[in-house]
Amino acid sequence: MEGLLLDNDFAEEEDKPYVRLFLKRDGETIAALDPNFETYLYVVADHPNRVLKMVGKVEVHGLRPKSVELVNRTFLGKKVEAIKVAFNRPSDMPDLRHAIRDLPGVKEMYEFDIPPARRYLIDRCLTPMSGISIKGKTIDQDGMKIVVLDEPPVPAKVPEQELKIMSFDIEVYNPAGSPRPDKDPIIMVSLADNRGLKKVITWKDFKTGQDFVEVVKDEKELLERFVEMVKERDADILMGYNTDLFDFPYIRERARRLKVKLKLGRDGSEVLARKKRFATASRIRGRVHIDVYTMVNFLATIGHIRLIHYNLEEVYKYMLGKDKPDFEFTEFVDAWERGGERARDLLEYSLSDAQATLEIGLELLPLFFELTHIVRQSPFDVSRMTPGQLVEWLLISEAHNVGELVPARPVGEEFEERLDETYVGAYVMEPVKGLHEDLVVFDYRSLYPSIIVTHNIDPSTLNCDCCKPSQVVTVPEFGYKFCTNRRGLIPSTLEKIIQERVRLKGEMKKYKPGSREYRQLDAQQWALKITANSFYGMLGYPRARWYFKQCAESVTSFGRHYIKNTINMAKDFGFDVVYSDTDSLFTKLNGKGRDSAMRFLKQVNDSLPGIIELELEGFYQRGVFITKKRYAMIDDEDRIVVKGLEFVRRDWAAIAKKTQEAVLKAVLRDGSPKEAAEIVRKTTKDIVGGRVSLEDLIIYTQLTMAIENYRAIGPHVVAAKKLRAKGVEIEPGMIIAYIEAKGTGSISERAVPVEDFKGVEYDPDYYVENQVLPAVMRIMEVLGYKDEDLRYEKAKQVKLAEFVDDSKI
DNA sequence: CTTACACGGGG
DNA sequence: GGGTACGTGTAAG
Repeated sequence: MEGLLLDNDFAEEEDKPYVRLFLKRDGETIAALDPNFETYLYVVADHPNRVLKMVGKVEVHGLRPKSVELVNRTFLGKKVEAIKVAFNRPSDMPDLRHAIRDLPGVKEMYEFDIPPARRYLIDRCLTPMSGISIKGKTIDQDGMKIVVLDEPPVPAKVPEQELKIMSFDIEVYNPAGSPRPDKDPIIMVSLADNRGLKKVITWKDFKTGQDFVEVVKDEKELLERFVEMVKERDADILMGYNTDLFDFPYIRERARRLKVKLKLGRDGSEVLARKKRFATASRIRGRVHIDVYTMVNFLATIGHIRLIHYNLEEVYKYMLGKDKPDFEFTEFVDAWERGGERARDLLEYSLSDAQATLEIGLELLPLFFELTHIVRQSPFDVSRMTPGQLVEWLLISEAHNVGELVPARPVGEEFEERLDETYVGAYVMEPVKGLHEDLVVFDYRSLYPSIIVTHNIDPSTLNCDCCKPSQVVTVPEFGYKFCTNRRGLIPSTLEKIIQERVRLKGEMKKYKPGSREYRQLDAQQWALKITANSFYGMLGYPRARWYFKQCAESVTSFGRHYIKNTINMAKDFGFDVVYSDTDSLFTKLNGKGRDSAMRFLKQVNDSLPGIIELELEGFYQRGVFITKKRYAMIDDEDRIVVKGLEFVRRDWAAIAKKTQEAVLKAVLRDGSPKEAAEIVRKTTKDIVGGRVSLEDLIIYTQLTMAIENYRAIGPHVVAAKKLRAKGVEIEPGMIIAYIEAKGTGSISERAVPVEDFKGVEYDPDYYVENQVLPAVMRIMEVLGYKDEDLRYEKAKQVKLAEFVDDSKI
């Protein structure tokens, strides 16, 4: 039997452990159970034979190793004789491992920290989201085939399988600002899927006549109906936006209180909370829960999406180019209580959330499925990995295939020591501050990967004893040398990734952009690019298994060498370099025409070794450069890219956010700092003149602990105390909305809760000096303005005319 | 200056 | 599977 491998997990039933594989075939789901899998670790010891005998006799609470054997492996390229210790079940490992560690002669232990389901995929060479072939006894159970395997599964080609992809979203009653899962009910669940489903389930009948609305009796029934719908639509993939952090934890708590069993699993199991660092990822057996936000966030951290905010609305607008209806969360309660037109809007909004999540998810899934193929771990795990983890799991798999032992994750002292090790990073040029027009941006195509491959950078090749000094390239500034005879695990794995990408790029030329084949190949090459670009980061990440400081610093050293050379070449060519960061170069064309950029590119590339190559990133009409890492540019399509200015958050008043946004637009779209300055002056004038609506002055800050526990009494704490004094119940998690009032004393003392603000005067000074000006000054000061030029003060405006001649810009 | 606390996504 | 988020900003003290 063959099918697409969707997911795998590890489970134990009546003390019998097994690995389970979920397969899809022609719309049918198959669960394949494999009781035959290995759980093991490696021991490296001074006298392997003597230690082997001792390990074989270890016993803890009646548990003993299943088997011990001597095997030949390598560690960081060097041959080692290792003791492979196998266990009867994964749960036997922790106690026995500690007992083995304490045996005399034991030097190191490896691969004890690889979870069974992942170990299984690696050892069996299976790739999720690909075909596999299985053999075994079949039992039918509730529409799902269960196969008990009597042979190991093997990779196989299967025709493309259509997956049922569903998204959902919840709306929650939130009278306290932040919803409290112990009190506030879920009022709506919206659903959408790739087969046309559009539904909102709610438990108040607003009689809006919207055909997608289904009314149930109460919240309990709403949750039951949600579970029923997921089963009915038979979702293979269940998506949401920020569901790991919000929706699932909330649903779980409500379900617990209402005594609803969240049996979303294909085997009838409940949603599992898998602890993952600070968050909890929810796992559904047999279905893949994908949090679209984690995918978006991943792309944001690697710089493939750059937005000011990564909320659903903005991400949807950026990725799909469409607007979705907005609904302020502060208005939920009112809409729910009063019904009518607002309830109608809320239902519409709820559906649009599920729909937008579905559309974004459908855009991103192909990429993450390709990452799954590369890394060879489940899409559930891969969609939640950091770039460093992607590389790590790929290397673990590659290491296994070549008999290389996997370094353990660093813990305790080893990790702490790494934190103290620092090394010089990339070269970042101090920008030529101010507004620049007619820009061309160049960047090195995968600079760090190219360096790693070209110079064979790997812990096993560092300062080898087999090469003559004259044969090897020396790392600039350090004098390290890397072997030229044998390939290291890291460069050889990376080289395969890069070569495959080159092949796919060639393949893509055979197809029309936009065609199915083209898009598939594009996702593949993109996933390879992301993976390749993550190798360097991993080398320098203290938590990584393959962390090697000398390798990481060699990469950056070579990087600085290449980019500085390029800057000098650009200057010689006649371009003004306004900024450079790591592998990129921002230059002014100086009226030379865009074709000159191509000539420069060729000149540089002719001078570069190996696979290191400079590329043209794009042309920009205008850009404002503020400091290192802080700039904004606008391209030919009027798209604004902003870097490093993202400090507009909810604990800033709306007036500050709005003014900053308007200033950037004026500067970039219209090229007019004068107009921007006018916007700021008008705003400060409005603030001083009391013409700003209170709405725009509210600052929202969350109470993160009980009010008594605060040692630092910030404004929101004072405002919360004032609320409590008049009988409002105050608890952690509440968002306190306050306004700064005019008067004497610290900012904290003058914080007044919004609901008490009637008849009070706000503090114009605070809003000008601590809100609006800080938000816009970073931009304005590089354009030649001083803060006194931007405050509303008639005398200063006259002075401004002398100080800045904006007419020239 | 150091220390404390909050931001993000979600509602 | 996991003892542990993270990088960065403001205000209080």
